[in-house]
Amino acid sequence: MFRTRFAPSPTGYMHIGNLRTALYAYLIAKKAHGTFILRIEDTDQKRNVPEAVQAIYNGLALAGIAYDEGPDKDGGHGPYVQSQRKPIYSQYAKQLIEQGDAYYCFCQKEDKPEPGDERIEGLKDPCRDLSSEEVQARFDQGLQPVVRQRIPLEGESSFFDHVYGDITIDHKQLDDQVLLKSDGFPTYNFANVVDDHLMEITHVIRGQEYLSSTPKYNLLYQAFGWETPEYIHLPHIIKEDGKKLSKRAGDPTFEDLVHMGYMPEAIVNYVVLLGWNPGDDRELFSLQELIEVFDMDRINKSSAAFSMDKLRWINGEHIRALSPEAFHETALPWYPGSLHRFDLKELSRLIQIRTDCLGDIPEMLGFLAKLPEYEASLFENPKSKSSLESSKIVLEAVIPLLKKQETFSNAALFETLKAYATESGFKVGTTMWPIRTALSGLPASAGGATELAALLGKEETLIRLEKGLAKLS
RNA sequence: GCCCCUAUGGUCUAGCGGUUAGGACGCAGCCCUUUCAAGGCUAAAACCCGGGUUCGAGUCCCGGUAGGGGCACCA
Repeated sequence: MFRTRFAPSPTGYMHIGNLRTALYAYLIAKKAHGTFILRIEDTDQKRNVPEAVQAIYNGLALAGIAYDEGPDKDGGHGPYVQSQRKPIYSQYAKQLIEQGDAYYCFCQKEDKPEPGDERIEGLKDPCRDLSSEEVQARFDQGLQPVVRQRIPLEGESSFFDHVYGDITIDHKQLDDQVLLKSDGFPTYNFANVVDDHLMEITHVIRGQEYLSSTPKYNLLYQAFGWETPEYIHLPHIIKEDGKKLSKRAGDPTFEDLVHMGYMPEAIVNYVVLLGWNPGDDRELFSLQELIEVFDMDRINKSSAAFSMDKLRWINGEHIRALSPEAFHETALPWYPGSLHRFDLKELSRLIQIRTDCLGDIPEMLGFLAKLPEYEASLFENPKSKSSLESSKIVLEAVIPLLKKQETFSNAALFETLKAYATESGFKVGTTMWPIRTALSGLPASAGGATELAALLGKEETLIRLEKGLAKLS
């Protein structure tokens, strides 16, 4: 039985890297019909953001990732919030001390050498070999110790990682890390081992930054006589310029992207592809499909750059795949109020195929509510063989025609205008271009001449056509 | 400083000793077309460098280089 967990610290938002980690952990569990668990790692009392747990719930819900066990969903392995598990950690720390696998350390932070400090070579923690009397004496002085893991001085540790393969690290590289802080809270380094074991996690999925400390965790598992889990360390997601993604630098979080108009399903689809591929050419997946096709042994080792361009394309593909009804519902919240007089359903029909990002909708449709200022030169377009002259002739001829037009439907309008084109000798494109241009005031619009005319209605169509003609006179 | 990891077009990637190095995004062009899209077609664009091993190396080994990560009472 697979049991995986997503164990974020509550920082207040879900960044892209976190989303992918959650996703992979979820997919690995679900692929195996296993259990996916949410655990909150809030052991750093200095860093806790009060409302942040809610942000995690929201983020996961938005992504469609449902957990089987979590703080608000007991599965018999709780509590699922580390700050509520404090007694558990001290109990296990005590066991380690009794076994000699950990020790009390009374040093102050300043006593420790910095990385790069030459003294660090072969330097042992002075508290490592304190006798029980010496320890007691320090306790009697009222000193608050930390508990440190006693790493063997000799030897090396190896483990297998599903992404990176076999990793070996010399014990000399491992420091006697703090297990319990002086405030009694565990460090991540300790809590993750105890909790993963107690919660019966079978597969640990986390960022690559933990790769080199994994041997320390394995030593802990061994000291307790516990079975080590399988490891899946994930490469980082970076930016196209090679820098790392950071909220501070203005890089969007998952929630930001949703607010920008990217659909959660599309973001999920894109993010899962950052460091994984199905082994064939498929790129478009629903969450459900991902569960079926995901394979942890196909995760890449190298970091991947987040591309807005590709996200945009995938988002467009997801939008186009929607039924017209579903798209309409999705698009509705993005319509500006100024469009209320229009047939919104028809608008949705027109823009669906052209929409890559929902956030583009207001801009795409703005011209309907208010004709933009434009230059007469817009009527010149070599592709449709339109010139200032031809446009003027067409508009002059077409205005009276449309005045007489009774049914302002797309089909009827097209029939009328096409008939004019045939009769006048102008190409259909040459006829339509000036009309479309005058109706939109834009070089490109969501909809052709007759579609726009039908949408705008007879009155507004004629007003705009006259305005266009005025620019040409 | 020490240790770990990574390296295929601009980007995401396939490859797992013998391929004209495949696909996708983006970019350019063409077709289609009532503008723009969408769709279709075409093009340009890559194995970090140097040594080995081998009949043969993007693929295996070693060494560089470059990038990332770790060495916290942060996770």
